[in-house]
Amino acid sequence: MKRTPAITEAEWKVMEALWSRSPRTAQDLTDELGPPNGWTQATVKTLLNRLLRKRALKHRRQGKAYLYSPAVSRSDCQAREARTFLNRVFGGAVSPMLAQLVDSKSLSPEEIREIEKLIRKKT
Amino acid sequence: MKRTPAITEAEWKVMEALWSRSPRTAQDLTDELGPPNGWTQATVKTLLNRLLRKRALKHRRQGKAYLYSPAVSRSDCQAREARTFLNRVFGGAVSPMLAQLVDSKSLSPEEIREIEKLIRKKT
DNA sequence: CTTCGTCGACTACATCTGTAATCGTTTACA
DNA sequence: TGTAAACGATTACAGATGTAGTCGACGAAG
Repeated sequence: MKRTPAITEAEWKVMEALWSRSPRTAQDLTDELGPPNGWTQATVKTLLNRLLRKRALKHRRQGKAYLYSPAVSRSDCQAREARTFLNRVFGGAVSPMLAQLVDSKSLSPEEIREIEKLIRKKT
Repeated sequence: MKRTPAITEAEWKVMEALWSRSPRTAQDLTDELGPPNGWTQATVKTLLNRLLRKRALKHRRQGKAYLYSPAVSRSDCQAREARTFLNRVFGGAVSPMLAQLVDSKSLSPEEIREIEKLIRKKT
């Protein structure tokens, strides 16, 4: 469970792409992320550099380009974001959030079953 | 389930104070929120005005000051934030988040029992 | 009436975030 | 061997966010 930096929404998309497959070049990432997000390669490169600066990524040179890979794990980042979010919005606890989701019917029956399974396994 | 505006971290603290007790004056809120957050009254007033502009609050005049109250419910805002967060970080589903929290041992036994109870009630 | 404190309105400003252009260098091809 | 394409580095810039100062009006106190 490593210390992870805060990752913004746009940056998160870049991280997801790299968690799914890495190492990759900026070009490669632009091909994948540009169209769905409406980003130019300039935008992708800015995001890559910001993520490098906050040490969420590392890179190594390959010829004239760089190959980027994550320097922090997805689950560490998820854990960090989850804690931050729960603190902000639900006073730090999970069950109020679940209660909220249950009440607002934002949970599909399959999700409820999933959760049930998870919890059963845990107890 | 109303449409709610996005509420930032600092703003969220103001909303919490007003969800807990309202209507209240800016002075009153400054007394409560200033010390723990290191905010001056100017800061609190800026946040109040931003929340008014995005229609998360309403106010009515009382003498020379205003009385502020929430214009959106806490649970609606929580639901909105939860959806946004889950989409960003967990691909929109709750169970991966729970799984993550379970794995990273961020859940106390009491929390697990809470969740169990919730789910049992739902099924 | 004058003065002083209080309140909201308006303004300020640094940092972060999203999005991108430009510039200088390298490289591969003509 | 010159030149266009491809890279990274640097710079730009608007809007959001956190934090706060200032100003003018107004009401209370003398």
